[in-house]
Amino acid sequence: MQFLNGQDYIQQVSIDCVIFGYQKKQLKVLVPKLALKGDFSSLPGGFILQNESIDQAARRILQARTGLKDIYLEQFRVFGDLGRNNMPFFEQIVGLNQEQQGAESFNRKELEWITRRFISIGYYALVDIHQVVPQKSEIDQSIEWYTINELPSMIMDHNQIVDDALQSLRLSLDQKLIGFTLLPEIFTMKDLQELYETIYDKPFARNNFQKKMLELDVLDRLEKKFTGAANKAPYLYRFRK
Amino acid sequence: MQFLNGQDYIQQVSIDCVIFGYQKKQLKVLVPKLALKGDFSSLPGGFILQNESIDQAARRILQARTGLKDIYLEQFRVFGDLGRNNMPFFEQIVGLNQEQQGAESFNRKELEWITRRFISIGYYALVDIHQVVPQKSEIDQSIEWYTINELPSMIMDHNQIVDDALQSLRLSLDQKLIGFTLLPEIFTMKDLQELYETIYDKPFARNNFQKKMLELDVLDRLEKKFTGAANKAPYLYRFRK
DNA sequence: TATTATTGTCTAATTTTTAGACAATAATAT
DNA sequence: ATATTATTGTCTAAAAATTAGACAATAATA
Repeated sequence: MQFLNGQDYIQQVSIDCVIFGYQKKQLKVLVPKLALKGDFSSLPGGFILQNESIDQAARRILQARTGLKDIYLEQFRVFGDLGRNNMPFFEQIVGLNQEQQGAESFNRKELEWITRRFISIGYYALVDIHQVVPQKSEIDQSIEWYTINELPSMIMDHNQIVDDALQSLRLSLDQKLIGFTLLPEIFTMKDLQELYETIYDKPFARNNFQKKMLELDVLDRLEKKFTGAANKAPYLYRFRK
Repeated sequence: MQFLNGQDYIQQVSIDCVIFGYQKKQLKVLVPKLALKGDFSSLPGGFILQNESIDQAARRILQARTGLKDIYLEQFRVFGDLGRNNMPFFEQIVGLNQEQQGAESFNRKELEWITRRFISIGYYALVDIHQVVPQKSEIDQSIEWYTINELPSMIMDHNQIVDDALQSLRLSLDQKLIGFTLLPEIFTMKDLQELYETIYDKPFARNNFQKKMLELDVLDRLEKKFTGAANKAPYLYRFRK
């Protein structure tokens, strides 16, 4: 972990990203598991270089994990309580990984750096899950999409951060036209409705939902989608950029 | 400025507070002017001690400037662009205050500290302006309430921060019951309506505004207010805590 | 050609918002 | 005392928006 040295990064400030995806009527979050004994999961995150803005830092972190360059991104909250540090986490690691590579791979200075109190800027990202090729970082054992109701227990307050992100997402969804960023470019009205129902965790009336979406005047109606099912074929739509 | 030394504070993170008050149908912001040649104004701000949460830091800063302990407080955004530093500001100061006390009162180390890039957490506060006794800090020449449309030009992006704060305030106002915190404890329906009209900068229909507020079921109706005016006396109301 | 599941859209019912009206009232003027 | 004035409290109708119900259109299969 030699990348943590010195003053390249702003001290004691981190970025944590809640990466939302959507698949099979489920809202998902991309979560890596650390390559250490003991099943530690942690939101994708990182630090801010001295010569990049916080938004740039978030994009860099997101690109590293998703491979995507243009991502819908929203800063939603800063987490700055006392006791936001990795000390308990590293103590556990040291205990569990006595003769492993994990704890030893940190030198003393790095350990001091990473176990100090951190203020974390929370971002959420909305991605088309099909475009993402999840990428482990060098400290990850794996990285996976988890359904939002089946998230693993994560370090520090990361589970709380996801809850906050979802709340912010719901608040913004009907003010800004951001829902589409979770879908493939082309979708049916039913796809869109199911997405909304998933995010808000409640049903919408089909007729009125459709009317409302069309009244927004941001959807282009394309050709029909013939699936081979024994029923009327729905139109495909695309968000007008 | 010996309080800036060492590691007592989190490095490169600041807090900037937009303190909103309301008086005579005008929304006001409390802004200090720095005790330096050249009319420099700057939002009330400060830094975060290692052993306090960011909210505690904001409360400490607010209490120092307003004298008030319990203040409605909302964290609304982080400002983290590149180039957010006090360098240009200090260069001006040094130029203007050659043989003054200003620039000389910083030692080399402090100057280095304060002129680095900063990430700033924006808070806005809502106060009953009549309860506030504005207090200068040791670096202020004066501190004053400014009508929001007549704010002085402030250093860095502080004018932008106020704009963002107002936008956030408007968004929250009809979701949360926070408007009352800008009024004295007891007020008439007209007072309340004028407050809303000031914040949103648009008129509301009197009859419907009153109905809506009463339907919220958070106001206690008290006795009438007899002003001596030749007309029907309005009821006084109090927000039910 | 009938059947089935689903979609697109129309309309009525209901609720909410907006606008208008007017009586009540506390002082002042006559 | 009584009329006048400015403002407040509240009612109701009109308009708009939301919700719910209905049904025809359609693409496959039986």
